[in-house]
Amino acid sequence: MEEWINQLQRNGYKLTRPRRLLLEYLESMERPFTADELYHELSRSGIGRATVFRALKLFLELDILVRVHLEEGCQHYQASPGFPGDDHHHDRIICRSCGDIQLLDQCPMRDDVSTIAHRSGYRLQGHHLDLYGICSRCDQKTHGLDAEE
Amino acid sequence: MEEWINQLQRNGYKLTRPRRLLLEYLESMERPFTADELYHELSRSGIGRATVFRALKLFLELDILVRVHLEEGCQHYQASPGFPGDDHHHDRIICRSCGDIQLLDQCPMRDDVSTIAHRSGYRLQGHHLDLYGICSRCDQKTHGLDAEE
DNA sequence: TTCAAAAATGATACTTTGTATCAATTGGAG
DNA sequence: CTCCAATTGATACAAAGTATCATTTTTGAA
Repeated sequence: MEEWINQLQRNGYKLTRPRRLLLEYLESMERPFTADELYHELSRSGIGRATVFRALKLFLELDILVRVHLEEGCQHYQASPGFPGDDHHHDRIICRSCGDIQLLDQCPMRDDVSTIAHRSGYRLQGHHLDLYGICSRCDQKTHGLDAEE
Repeated sequence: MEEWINQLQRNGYKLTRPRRLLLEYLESMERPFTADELYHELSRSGIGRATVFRALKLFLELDILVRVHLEEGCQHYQASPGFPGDDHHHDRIICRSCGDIQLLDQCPMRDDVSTIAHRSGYRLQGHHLDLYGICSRCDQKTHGLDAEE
């Protein structure tokens, strides 16, 4: 939160009431959310739709937010896993059932990436790894339907 | 192409003129494209906008297409790298300058994935890895601006 | 072949997601 | 405190995608 506010001001953006409220919401939201959710939540405080979208865009640029990419589309956003300027490097594990997102603290790509870069002739800037599956909680729930009771 | 048509019919979908034209276009397009591009290209053959979107959705489900996820959004589609039913496993390396996409033939995640799954308690179903960088062609062009001429 | 049923299509209207415009407001440097 | 650029909210718009429905096509059986 403090970090985010610094990140804003360091880049010459003002800390306004709407932005503060948005950041507070971000901090409290662990799960991915849509722009619309965000708007409906904050419109009660008088924040306009345009402002929400403007802030989303800004926060993405400042690495305060990241998009959550699902096969259905990417209308979901989430507070950025790493701290700002984190080299655009997001490794996550996502539950297809409940939407839970775990961040991978240790990047599984460490050695491989440079090898790949070399072979492909690319100058790599970052990567984005999403693992998809079912979290243990959901897994148990599903099995419960058959086995239990 | 043959494979795609089988994939359609195997799942009980009809091979219609619009779908054939769409598949032909897909086959010829190596780069990612937007729905709008596709529509404008094919509207001359009398294919309607709704049909294009319907087909995109269907082709995604059938793994004939995949979305290309960029930080700006994911309005781009591309013919699926693997053959259908490929376990939802897409590893790519994408040029942020020209949009070129190389497919990684060998998955760099082989061992790591199972380790991660175990630690996280997830039952993994698939993953999606995008590496971002600048391809050698674009890299040379950029350097050319300074050095050359 | 022909034919009928189901699936698919194209036109249209609509929803959702996001952007541009612009007058009114506000944060924060001095 | 004051002022000015940055920001805001309202509104209108654009782009991306979906729902509806009457009409057309595909396909499989007679």
